[in-house]
Amino acid sequence: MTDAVPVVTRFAPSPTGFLHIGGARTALFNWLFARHHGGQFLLRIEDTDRARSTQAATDAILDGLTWLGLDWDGEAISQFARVDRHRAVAEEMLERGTAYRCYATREQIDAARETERAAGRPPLFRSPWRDRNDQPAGGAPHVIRLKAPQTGETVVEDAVQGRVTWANDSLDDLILLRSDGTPTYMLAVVVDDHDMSVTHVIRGDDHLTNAARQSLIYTAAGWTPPVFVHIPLIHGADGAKLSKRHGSLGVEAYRDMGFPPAAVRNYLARLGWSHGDDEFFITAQAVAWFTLDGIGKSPARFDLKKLENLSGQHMRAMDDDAMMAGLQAFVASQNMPALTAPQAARVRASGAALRERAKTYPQLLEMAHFALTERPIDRDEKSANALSGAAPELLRKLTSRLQNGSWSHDDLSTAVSEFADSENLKLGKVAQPLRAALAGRAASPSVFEMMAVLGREETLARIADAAGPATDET
RNA sequence: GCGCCCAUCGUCUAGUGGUCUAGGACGCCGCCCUUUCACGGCGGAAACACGGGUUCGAGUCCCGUUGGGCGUGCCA
Repeated sequence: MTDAVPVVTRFAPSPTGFLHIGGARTALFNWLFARHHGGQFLLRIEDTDRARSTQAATDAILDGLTWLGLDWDGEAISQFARVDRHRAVAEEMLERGTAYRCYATREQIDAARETERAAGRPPLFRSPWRDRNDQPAGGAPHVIRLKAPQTGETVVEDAVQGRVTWANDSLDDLILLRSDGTPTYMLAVVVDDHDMSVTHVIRGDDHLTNAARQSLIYTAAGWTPPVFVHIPLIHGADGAKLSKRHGSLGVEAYRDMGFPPAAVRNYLARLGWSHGDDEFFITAQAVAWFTLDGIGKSPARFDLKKLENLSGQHMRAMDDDAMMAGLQAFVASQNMPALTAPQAARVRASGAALRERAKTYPQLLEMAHFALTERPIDRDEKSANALSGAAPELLRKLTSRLQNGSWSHDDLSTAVSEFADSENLKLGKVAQPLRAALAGRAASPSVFEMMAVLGREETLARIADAAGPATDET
């Protein structure tokens, strides 16, 4: 893709908490759009609220993006570090006559707003200082306000929402610079996006109204606004606002649940964006397909079940290398001991059988229990029950059949089936105790798969552990 | 209150005036496969919020109603 103007997008979280799922999707859309166009995806930390911003939150956000595989171009920019520039722009606007000093006190502002509200009107504050040239004696504290037009209308041509219009008399003169000299969010965002040459602002539609105000600031500064792309918010499963109670956890929560990042990317991309009926896709396809007109206008709800299904599909689509890498990364992220070489070898050897039975890494680990455990293996209740009654005797008989002969999956299958026939038993009657002996779990890969991976010696040893030594009977 | 946005199966969505007796996916139900668990296969129930227009014709365009969301800070 080549464009006359290179595409520049950005993700601009405020570091007041972890990277929640909505923020992750916003970042993903920005990343997808930039990568699709071969442009830049920038990262800016909106840390101007010093009281609420923390380094821990910044780290959590960066970690979340990294885990999701969303790489940004260049260094993350600190908005707070740019206050001098923000202040300078406010001063410039003062000189251009598109901003003014306002000496109104908070009490005056609050009172005026309350009066408007009580009268059933929008609680707008009309500063008496807008058109005055004098000022109180003695350098009284003041803010710098935008001198916004009071007639006409402000139009935002949003790439998703279409043309959105506001009557200017419904917008008041927002504050650009606080009385302590620090910039407000509105000013900082506009200055930074302009200075960073951002071409497309893709963000949640809770910012749609801000886009109107920011357009006014662009104009006041003598700049051209970027393309605004306001994407619908994600709601919880009950339709209400996404909160911690509804599963709006940080992305690390999904990592901890054992979802592969590729699955989370896939799911998140599909939430509010579509490419026909495509449901399952890899990231390269999403990059190739991602366009703004694929973004929907209505809010979506988060559905963990669908994520799980998609995750299972991604799990099955992995090859052995991807599975091992993903599993080791998951284990490390959970501070679990890394797989030993023998464990890893067994897991890898049973890779496909494991993957098709697991939707997440914890499930994969559960299925791989037979490969991870050492003798004497522990058994869950169902397994213990499966070894009661005639089962030990049956296994002892089976043992003699396994002492010699081929140890391939298919030959093992034939051998055990023949044994079952000779005992006038259905295969399940033999497989059940055998599974208990080998895995200690009621759910596992096929017994032949496990035998092949474990090898003759280990298999026989586990059977002996469960059933006692072999008999001479045949 | 005021402003703005949204509205197709339970959920994610396809659908850009006729090919829609509305398609796919998840979930759900039934059957099949089957050594467990999964996977897989087959089948099923399930939606255009409501009311007016416009048009030969509306899920698709317009208006209203209802419902939901967001905003309305010297927070971001």
